[in-house]
Amino acid sequence: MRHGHSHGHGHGHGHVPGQPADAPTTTFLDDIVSRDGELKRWGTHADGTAKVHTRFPPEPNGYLHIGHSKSICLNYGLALRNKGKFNLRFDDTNPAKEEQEYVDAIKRDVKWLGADFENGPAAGGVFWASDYFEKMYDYAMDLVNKGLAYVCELSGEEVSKRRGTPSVPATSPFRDRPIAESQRLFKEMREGKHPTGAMTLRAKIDLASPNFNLRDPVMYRILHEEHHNTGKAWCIYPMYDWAHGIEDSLEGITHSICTLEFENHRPLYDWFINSINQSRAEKIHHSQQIEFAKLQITYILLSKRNLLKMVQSGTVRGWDDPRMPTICGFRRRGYTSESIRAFCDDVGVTRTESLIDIGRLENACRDHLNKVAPRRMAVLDPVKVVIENYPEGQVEEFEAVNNPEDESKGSRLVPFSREIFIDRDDFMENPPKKFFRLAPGTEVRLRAAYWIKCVGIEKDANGNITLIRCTYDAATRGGENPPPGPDGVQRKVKGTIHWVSAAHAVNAEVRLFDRLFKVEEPSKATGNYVDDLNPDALKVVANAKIEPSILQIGKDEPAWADGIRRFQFERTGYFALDADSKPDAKPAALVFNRTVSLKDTWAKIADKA
RNA sequence: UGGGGAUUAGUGUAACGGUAGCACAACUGAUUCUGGCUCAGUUAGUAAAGGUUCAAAUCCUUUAUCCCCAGCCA
Repeated sequence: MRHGHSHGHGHGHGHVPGQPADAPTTTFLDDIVSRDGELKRWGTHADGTAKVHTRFPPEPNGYLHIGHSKSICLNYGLALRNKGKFNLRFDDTNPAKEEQEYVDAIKRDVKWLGADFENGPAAGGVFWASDYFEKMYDYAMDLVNKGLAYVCELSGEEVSKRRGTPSVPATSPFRDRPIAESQRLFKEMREGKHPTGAMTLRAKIDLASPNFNLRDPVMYRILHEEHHNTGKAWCIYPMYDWAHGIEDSLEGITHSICTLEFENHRPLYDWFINSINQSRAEKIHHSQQIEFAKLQITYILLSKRNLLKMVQSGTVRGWDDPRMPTICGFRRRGYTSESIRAFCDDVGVTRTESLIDIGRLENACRDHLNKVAPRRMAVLDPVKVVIENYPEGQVEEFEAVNNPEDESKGSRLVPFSREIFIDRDDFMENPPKKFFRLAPGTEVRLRAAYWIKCVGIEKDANGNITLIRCTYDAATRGGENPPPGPDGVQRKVKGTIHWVSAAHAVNAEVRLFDRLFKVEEPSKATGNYVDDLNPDALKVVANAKIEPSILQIGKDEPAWADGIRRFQFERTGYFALDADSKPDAKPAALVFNRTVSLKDTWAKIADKA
């Protein structure tokens, strides 16, 4: 259905009418794939469908972020939809920046996202650019032999000076040196006979090109550094432009998908492969580079350099700080991979640069968690309520629904007693008109328990409410409506609030996250993200009160694939149990991260007033 | 200044010469033992100007605005 011939040209993005909600989404990339299929450009499977082989090629020099997830999802999705393959490839051509730690984290994150490169229908495997160094060297020497590359002894600084301007060509005094000399020097470069930076191998293209990428770009530089994969085997390393097309070629990649800033590199990508193929009997595979607009999201900074800085400067607690836009940050915060995938699907893939509202990511998360997260009651900012007409020492257990979205999840028992906690937000001494919660003289429903009415409050010397006195109506047991009065009038209650029995409450630390930046486009105004940091991005609640069922793993809890327990704390938001928790300690030490709050229309009303 | 791209409601995204649609946001209302979810509805768009055509978001011309490019980073 991906080509959607049943609805016009049908290459539209979005769900195909008449298909299940999780039906594949198509993009302009699918158009290209289907056109290639018609032209049999890359060959076909037995059933006539076009061959598709994609890859995700991160450099292991940092952690993956939400922007990468767009690339991962689109590459994996394209392969999956077209019965193709998807490779994970480490583009490890710069030993100065790359580390094993990043390799491990990237593998973990790509897998978590669901782009399984090792198992499953689209698994293509794990590859390394560094495994191709020998082949790349051979091809480079081939270009030297053909007079298409030369060794240049200009220093980096000199190259920069001689780069020229749009109207002034670049220059290099080494451009026309004899082929034999370049052959010898390139060999010497490899053999380590020259120090770092002494010379480079350059492609001989066009020093006057208005596209600076074609002004004899560097193919190899000397770097006397140990590589995390090849160790000391090499002291020359290929540049991205030279390496990437060869990597794609060797892996049989059909569609080499990258971001828009590489558009100016495409002529170079093609020039390199064509030059290798020049007068070659057996041509090497030439994959097609296609660019798309990278993901940008409001209030989020997505640049590896800056993320690294935030980690190193201690602005956040690490790469997986729940406030970080890294994949591991979102995971720790409680986001599900399903919701990130849904988000990527939602924003689509185009060549138009856009800025996505962070709310759409939050919505995707709420959407998924609403369906699957077990409900619990938790009071984040507790204030004590005494129910004066409820017998001292008595405990009742009420059945509370585990997930109104999923009846099969059943219900659990929640203990109730004379003293309970409610959230401070759910009481107002002088409420405005539309306040439906507890206030002096008004009545609310305690979820799954009783209706209570406020009959008095106590305050400390500073005027803070320390205690709320209430009475309950025994006829509302289980939260049910009481029978109609003698006049036949059904008494009603506008609000239902959550609560936790004081004697049974489990203490927990709750971490409330806000956006890391105060402005939609961090660092845009001053060029320095530090100016835009939100100092209140983390609020820690030390003594939240949670219903006791939280200590056991409930029958209603899903078998979370990543092992992270997630809940909806009713009327508050979605929360995930953090790895800092010590559930087996006595008493248990629980730490919850607020993944995302529930939508709060009351807050909106209150803000307006 | 040279080259390469982009431009459809507030934000994204469809429509590939033939009815400008969808999602999210916003706003109404209904429903509700979560001010959640759900449901119903409303608002709102082809950057501008010319041209070709029976017909233009789509083709042509000009203009405007935005993004990318002068690393031995990727």
